[in-house]
Amino acid sequence: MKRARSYSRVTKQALSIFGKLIKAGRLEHKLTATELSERAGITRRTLRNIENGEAGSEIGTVFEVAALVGVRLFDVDERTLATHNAHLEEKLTLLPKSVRHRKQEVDDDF
Amino acid sequence: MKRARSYSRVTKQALSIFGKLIKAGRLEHKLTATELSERAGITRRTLRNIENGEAGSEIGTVFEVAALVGVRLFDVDERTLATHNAHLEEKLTLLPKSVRHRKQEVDDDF
DNA sequence: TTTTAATGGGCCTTAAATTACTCAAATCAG
DNA sequence: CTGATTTGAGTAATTTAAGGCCCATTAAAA
Repeated sequence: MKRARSYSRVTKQALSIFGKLIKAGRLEHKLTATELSERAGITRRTLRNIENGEAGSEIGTVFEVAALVGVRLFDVDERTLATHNAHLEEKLTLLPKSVRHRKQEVDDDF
Repeated sequence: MKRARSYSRVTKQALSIFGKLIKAGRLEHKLTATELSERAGITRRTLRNIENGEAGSEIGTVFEVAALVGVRLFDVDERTLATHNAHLEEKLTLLPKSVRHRKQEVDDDF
């Protein structure tokens, strides 16, 4: 039950970038860490973890903070998000609902 | 210490999209939920939370799962991540290290 | 330069997420 | 269609992140 996660380099890089984007956004908006954390409803401590690119924070919290300082997710504006979502929804309905493996060996392309 | 967070619409949309991208990626790679969760070192339950766009999972875990099924963060490939990171690092050194508010009222553009 | 707000980090408590089962419903392969 | 696999869901126990406090250091403003 030990968790002791390890993260790939891509993940670490992405987290680091995300944190820096948020910090830069905060500074550009001239917000102190305390101010931003209060607006986000978290503590200064948690905000610092996020800005430092630590892996443990809740994704909802991180996205919320990002939105507060103008860091866009998926490089699209708010309106476009809904469109993307709908499109993905449709795509999912076209894909099989579950994955089944054949009895016979199938060449796994991994 | 009650948390009971609330999330903005943008955040919810982004989470929903992210979850769907991951699920679509998993299906396209023909991985079962169990298989992907094992590769990510999490339980099937946690994976479902992520695919359902719930806000509570750790961002590191979500990014890791995303990477496993080929969902790109920031729409860039792995090599470019390092470049982005370095560029941001430089940008941060140019910004003030801390934000100070003047005694006199300053017109807050918020 | 001086002042003092802002940041960084440690530590303990508490609430929430993850885990680890189990079972039912859905759905795909044969 | 049928059967076996996959997924969806609920619960309790465990692990962990967030909260909240403190103090030291840094750095922007006067």
